[in-house]
Amino acid sequence: MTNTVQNDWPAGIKRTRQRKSVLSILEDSEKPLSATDICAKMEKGGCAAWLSTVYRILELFVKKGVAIKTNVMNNEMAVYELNRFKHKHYAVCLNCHKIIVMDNCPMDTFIPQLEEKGFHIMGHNLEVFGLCKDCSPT
Amino acid sequence: MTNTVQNDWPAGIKRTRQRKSVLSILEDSEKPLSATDICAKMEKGGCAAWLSTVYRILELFVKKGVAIKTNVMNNEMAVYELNRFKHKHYAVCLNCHKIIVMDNCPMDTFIPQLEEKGFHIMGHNLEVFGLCKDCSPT
DNA sequence: AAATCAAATGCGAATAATACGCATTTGCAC
DNA sequence: GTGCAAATGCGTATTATTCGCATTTGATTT
Repeated sequence: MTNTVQNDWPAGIKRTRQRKSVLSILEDSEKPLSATDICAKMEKGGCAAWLSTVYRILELFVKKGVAIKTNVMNNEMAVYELNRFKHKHYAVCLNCHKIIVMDNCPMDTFIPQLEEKGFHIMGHNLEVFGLCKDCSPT
Repeated sequence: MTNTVQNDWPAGIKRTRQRKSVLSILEDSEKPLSATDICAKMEKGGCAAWLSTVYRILELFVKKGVAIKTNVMNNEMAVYELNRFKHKHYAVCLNCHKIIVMDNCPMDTFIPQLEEKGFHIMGHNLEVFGLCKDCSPT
């Protein structure tokens, strides 16, 4: 497990062993992870923590803007990712639940239209669902 | 409670009292409802059903394409709405909750890119939030 | 470096949405 | 009307997430 150096620790968050571990896991993953995923990775990495602790850390990270919480489609489990301040969107396979990262944002061409109407966009969520290459019947 | 006439009953779905009730409730509501909401409306409308039954009916409706299931803004409860087969997207003002209808869909220009990757898109959700003309500070 | 103390964690138990199992009932084809 | 597969009533199970509280830990002060 790569242990990313955390140069800029988010302000107002006490540095604990568990929090450092969660942050480095989020830093090392380019895909959003569930609380259980993170908990398992922590155990594997030799820094085991209780699941409720992981939930509390993630909740804090979200509140501080360090992480982003999303509910991928009809999935009952929330996933978390590092807030990298450049937003990404995901396409989720309905069959195998594989997540495909989209390279760019369809809103880019769309924002000007709304801004013209005087609407100041502060954020958006986009979820695309369908069948990935491996799950397509054709 | 208005009882909308259901001329075109979805194919392959047995017409039961409970299902007719759920469908008419979805037809009469212009905003998405949770399973609990629907259950309460059924009871009020004199057609009480068990909550688990409502869940089963909604699950079926979603599978048959009659209804759409969504998780609004990381909320823990799923909501259901009738699939009206004309998709619209809305921009919601964070302050006054005014809803601005978007004229067209930003995904239109985006779909080909994912299809190229072998991902077969079956649908998408988009939520835009920000401040409308009247609520902008400038 | 030791003392201090608020804050974080370990741990289990509680909650809440949703799924499941099975006996009974119901809608539909004949 | 009869037969039967499918749907529902009803309770219980499951699963993600939160809560409560005693113990521990990280920062701060002396």
